[in-house]
Amino acid sequence: MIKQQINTEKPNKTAEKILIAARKTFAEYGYSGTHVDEIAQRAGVNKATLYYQIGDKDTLYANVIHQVLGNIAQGIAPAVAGADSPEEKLKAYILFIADAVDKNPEIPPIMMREMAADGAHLPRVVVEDIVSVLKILVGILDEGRAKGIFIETVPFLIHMMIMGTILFYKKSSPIKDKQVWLPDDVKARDKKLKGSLGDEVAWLVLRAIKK
Amino acid sequence: MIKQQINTEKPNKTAEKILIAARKTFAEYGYSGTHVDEIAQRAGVNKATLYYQIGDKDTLYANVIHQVLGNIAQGIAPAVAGADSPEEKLKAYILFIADAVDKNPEIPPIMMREMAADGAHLPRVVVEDIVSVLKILVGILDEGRAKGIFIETVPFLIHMMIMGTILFYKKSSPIKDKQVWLPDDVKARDKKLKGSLGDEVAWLVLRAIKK
DNA sequence: GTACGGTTTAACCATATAGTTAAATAAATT
DNA sequence: AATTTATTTAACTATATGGTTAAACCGTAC
Repeated sequence: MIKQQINTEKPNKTAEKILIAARKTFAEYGYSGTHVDEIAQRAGVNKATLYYQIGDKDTLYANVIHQVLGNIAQGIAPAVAGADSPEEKLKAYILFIADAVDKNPEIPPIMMREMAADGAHLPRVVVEDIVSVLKILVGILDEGRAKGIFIETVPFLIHMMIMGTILFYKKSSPIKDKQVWLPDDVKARDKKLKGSLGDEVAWLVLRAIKK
Repeated sequence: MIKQQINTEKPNKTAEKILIAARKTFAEYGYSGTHVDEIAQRAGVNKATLYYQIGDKDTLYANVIHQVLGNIAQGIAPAVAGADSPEEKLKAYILFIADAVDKNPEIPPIMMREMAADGAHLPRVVVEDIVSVLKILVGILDEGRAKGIFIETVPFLIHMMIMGTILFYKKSSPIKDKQVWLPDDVKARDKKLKGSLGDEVAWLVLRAIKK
């Protein structure tokens, strides 16, 4: 994968349009399922413009994935630092992720496909981002256990529980709501969440790991 | 259960060889990323044979996905029925899923990609399978709540928590273990699971939803 | 207005890939 | 053994798709 970032100093309206179209298209169809022609068409731009402005399909994808997944890593550390107790920190951690996913609906499909592909297309920058997020969680769980608030857990499993729950729920609840195939008796039993998804997940995870 | 015999001894089971190769290839590269030629090559068979024996790419994929995802729905009801209390039933439910995923490593990537694609390629049979699994969980949670054992929950969220945790963990732990990019201090904090993944997830989920 | 540099475009190219066909081969049937 | 049927194969086709090119376009400085 060729990594090449576009010039963020000089904001380019055409490049912006292309990246937005690319983000949507990659999220919808995945890397292999996405056709460069469709990105160009959605962006309302000639294909050659796309190559002139950003580069080939790989570069396009690298930009999108960096833009989409980089956000979480950027903001999560300060968000967590604002809290005092391990409980509050974990809550802030989960709320931040849920909020980021809420604001970027492209995160779930893109992350799921990347995981399915063993991160084959992930640029190193993004991998480092992901690791930094995981490290923050490890810190929180560690502190909580040291203070006798949390039980002993396997951080990686807790991380997967948080991410898995949020991404799966976010991605599938619109389908569930729209689709006809879900029988009414199941739908009836399935109330809406009381609070936000982040609140609900934080509440469940805290119940699971608090002493 | 899926027969995982790679049978080069029996030259007659051409279709079997093809389906096994298809399953692996689709799991690895997804629908769009998979080339029919590669399946044929992996199966050690001419491409035309593949079309003669099974059909086009879509048919091939439908077969694979039915074979892979249908299993869970087949066995989970009897597995759960064997248990008495809601707690035991939920445990049996989670253990069965974890076990199925354990035996079929193709489940995580295929399900993740299907979710990412909003189930675009899912045949109706498979959708019905998935719904039937969800209905069993709803029944368990319902009974547990009626008996005052479980707190009130949103079944769909619990389902996503169980599936998300198991699939994400299963899919990413081999990467985590092998990859160099995970820093040692994170690895050090991250012990192996005490029991099986199913045990661990069941334990966490039960902690989360028990009164 | 015109010459120039950056930007966009239609048309084009090379290759990859899903799917087909007619012939060869193996298996079954008589 | 001869004939028919089922299965496999190499070669081929049509199309899709990532990527390129040379020309046109457009704003700006002179």
